[in-house]
Formats: sequence, structure tokens, C-alpha cells
Amino acid sequence: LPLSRRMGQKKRMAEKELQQSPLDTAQSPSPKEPHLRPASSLGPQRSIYFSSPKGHPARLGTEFFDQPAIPLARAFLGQVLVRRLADGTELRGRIVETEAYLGPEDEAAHSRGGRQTTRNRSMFMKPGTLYVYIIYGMYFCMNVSSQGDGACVLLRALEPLGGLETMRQLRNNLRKGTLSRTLKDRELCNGPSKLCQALAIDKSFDQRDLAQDEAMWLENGLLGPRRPAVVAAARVGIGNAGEWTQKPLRFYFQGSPWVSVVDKAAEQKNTQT
DNA sequence: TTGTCGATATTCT
DNA sequence: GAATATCGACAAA
Repeated sequence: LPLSRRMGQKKRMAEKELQQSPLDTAQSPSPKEPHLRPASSLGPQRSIYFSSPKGHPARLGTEFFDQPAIPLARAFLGQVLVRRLADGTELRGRIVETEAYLGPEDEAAHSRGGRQTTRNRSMFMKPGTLYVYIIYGMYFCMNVSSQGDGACVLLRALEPLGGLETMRQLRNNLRKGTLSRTLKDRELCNGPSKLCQALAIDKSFDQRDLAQDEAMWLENGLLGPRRPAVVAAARVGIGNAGEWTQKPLRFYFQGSPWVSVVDKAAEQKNTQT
């Protein structure tokens, strides 16, 4: 049997395992991730994970978003994004891939050079503010403002957890062309614009507050002490932004089948087996 | 499995 | 007029 074929089978098996039990294959947490400690270690009266302004018990509050873009991008991994539709349907997905955009000095950011326009105004608003914009004339991307002027985090992929059939419908309706083929689960949210379609997120969400909004919020993913390893890789689709093109500002759960783009070279560098 | 290409609107030059 | 933080169809291998 050719080696490539065998590797392919092994890879598929590993993915299947992850799909069935995403947390069992987890490795020990990185010491670089202080924001991911269990809530119990943060003291009883004021946990950043359970501040709950509007009655959602596990809702993450403003304190969670008030950290610099890189730690926030890492802290997003494993948390659960919840979208409540007008009819009450709740769509849920665990965040598995993000990108950090650092602000004026970041040549790949919309806020590079301190540019502030009508489009990117929400990048400069308080941490937790959504920055939703139209890309390539037909798709949306969803970002969350972080600490730091003009800094934010792009959400790139989710592991769908609930409301999958509604997501499939939304994706099919919004997709152009042949609307026949049934989308696989992994095709629902494995990309920044795909997750916006699946969760019915459009421009009307721009400038809303993820810590306060009624139609969408973030919940603690309760991943516990065992978490998947996090890969730091170059960002996707930013063209040539000089030295900023290669910087490892994209973060994803290693081995997750829900990630949009896998970077094998970065994984070698990161894990040092 | 990989590469190429068109769609399409807003922003910036 | 060019570029763009994308996606999906299709062809080739």
C-alpha cells in the first residue's frame, strides 16, 4: 500500500475520533494561556467567565473581551458562540479558529496606519464590539474588537453543536448557483463567511456588543484542564503585507476537522515532537 | 486532491 | 480603475 494512501486513512481515523469526542484527545494546556484557567481559580465573587448581564448563566461579559488581540484570539478557542434567531431557534458552535489583527502597526489590518473609516469604525470601539463587513462584494466576515486601538479578532471557523439543520438551510439559501447538493456538517462553518451564513450574521450586526446583545452571545466552552494543542500559523488571504504576511497570528485547535485551513509546516514548528 | 477562475460591492488610489 | 481578512464550481491529474 502506498505511504500516502495509508497516511490518508490514518488522518481520517484521527479526525473521526476527534469528531466523536473532541476533548478526549486533548493535550495539556500551554502555560502561555493564563486566560484559560478554570473559573474556579479566579476567585468566587467576580469571574470573568460568568458575569451575566442578561440572564444567560454562562455568558461571557465585557471583562473577557478586554484583553489584547493575541491573547483574546487564543481565549476565544473553545468558547461557544450562540445565535438566537427571531423565531427563538438557538444555533450553537464552538470556536476552533481565529485570527488576531493588531491595529495601526499591522499592515494586514483594515486599521493599518490608523485608518478610521465608516466601514471599520467598530474596530475602534470598546472591546466586545462586533465588526462585521462585506468582503468581495458578496460575503460577510465577523470580528470582535479587542483591547488596543483598532485591534480585533476574526472568527474563522466553528464546530457546529446545535441547530445544524437550520444552519444547512441558511447556507443553502444564501449560496448562489446550484442549490441542490446537501452540505456536509464540516462544510457548514469552516470559513469566516461560511459561519456568517450559517448563523445568519449580516451587516446589521456591525457595532453591536457581544457582551450585551440579545440575538448573539458567547458562552464558556467549559473545556477544563485538558485542551487540544493550539497551532499558531500565518493568516489567510491577506495578500502581501510585508513582514506581517508571515506572522503567526492565526490560531486553531490542532487536529480539529472543523478548521478552514490546515498549516502542516506551522504544526511541525509549534509542537516540536 | 490541487489549481484556476468568476461573482460582486465597497474602499481606497 | 484596482484591490479585497472568500467561496464554490469545474477541470486536470
